[in-house]
Amino acid sequence: MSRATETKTRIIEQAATLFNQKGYAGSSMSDLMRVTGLQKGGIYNHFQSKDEIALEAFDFAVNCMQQKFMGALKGKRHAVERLMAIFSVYEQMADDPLLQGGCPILNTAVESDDTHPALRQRAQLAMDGWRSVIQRIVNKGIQRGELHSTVDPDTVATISIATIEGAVMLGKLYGDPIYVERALNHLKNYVQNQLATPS
Amino acid sequence: MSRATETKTRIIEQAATLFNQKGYAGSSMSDLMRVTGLQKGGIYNHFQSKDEIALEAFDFAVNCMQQKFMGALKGKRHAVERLMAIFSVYEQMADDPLLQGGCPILNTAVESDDTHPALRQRAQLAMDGWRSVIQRIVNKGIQRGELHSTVDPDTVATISIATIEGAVMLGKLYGDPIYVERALNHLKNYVQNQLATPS
DNA sequence: TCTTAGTCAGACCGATCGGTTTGTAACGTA
DNA sequence: TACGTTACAAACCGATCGGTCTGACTAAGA
Repeated sequence: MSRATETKTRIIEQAATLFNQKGYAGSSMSDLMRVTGLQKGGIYNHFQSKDEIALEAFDFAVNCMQQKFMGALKGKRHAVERLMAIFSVYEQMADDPLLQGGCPILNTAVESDDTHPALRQRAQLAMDGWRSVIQRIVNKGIQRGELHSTVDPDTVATISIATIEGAVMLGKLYGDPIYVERALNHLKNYVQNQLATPS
Repeated sequence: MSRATETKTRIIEQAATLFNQKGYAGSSMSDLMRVTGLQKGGIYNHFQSKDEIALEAFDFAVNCMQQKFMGALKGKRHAVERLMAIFSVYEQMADDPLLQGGCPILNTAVESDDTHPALRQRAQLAMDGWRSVIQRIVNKGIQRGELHSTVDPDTVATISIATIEGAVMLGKLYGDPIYVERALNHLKNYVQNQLATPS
């Protein structure tokens, strides 16, 4: 990796953390100068605008999360097992957050929906990807007879994501992991009792 | 109501809508001047700082929601009926939002958790109130034998709020009421099948 | 080793930020 | 109708905003 690419990557990583904590509007270029240790020229040499940094930082954050989930899914085949693996990633993240400031998709969705179309679209795309991961797991589970054929993949994705994201919000608001814990227990129950076929 | 109080109330109402859409950091005093039609002097005559406006605007927004819920609960006695009444308020709000920009508690919680302690505390208090409404309903339901005695009020509140708030976020992100609809169906099912005693 | 392209610091820009001050017009009261 | 109060407009403040530009230094290729 060339020196330029190295610096650019470093900026993106640190910007991701900054924006994820203070939001896009709440973070200034001065803040970014502080966390990167660079001056204006050093930053604008690699990016055209604050906007561009925000978009790339968001993509980076989402990519981080995706890799975490892909890692957790590796080797797991059974749909129930795969859904549980996803839930357990959130359990881990309560203790050891891989990105300060909570879920970047949640944060960005809430901030951008009325203010920043470009960022909102990225959030939509990220959420699409996230939903389709769950939908594919459910679809395959139905094909294999692991889940009831009456289950709607879209609904499962909605319920799972909504419950988790809502709980993440509560957890951050109170600074207490109990909310995510309760939500995950509820979801595990939901999967076992309402979705899974008796094995 | 004196002229001063009238003006102040008007500012708070319009600030509530503004902040709820663009966030605290994303809204400037110029924005507030625009939506109120007042100049700086006209606004700062009634408030000491932007902060003070934000706090009062948030309280106003929360109060609006509370009244809506209290109205929906009036006359309903059975715990299941009362929980359903709460859910149906969200159904209505998908069509006719009483406050532009979605749920103020969600928005404020997500924005303030890493940036604005005073606002965060207000969000916590609002959420406390919101949770205890549900907890009281569940507690009373258990006493009356309407809900299983094994049900944990705290958990029910967490699950309900997390699921709804997460779905509200999805709904706003996509501009589609289907997500809230699915979440509410799931919650209704949860209440009927897992919490309620056979009547 | 010399050259050169590329990296970054730092001064600078106009616009806008949150907030203050002052003048004035409209108000309620008598 | 006269007077004291106050609600508001508008000019103004220093600080900071996002962004530009120039020049010096640096690292890599010939």
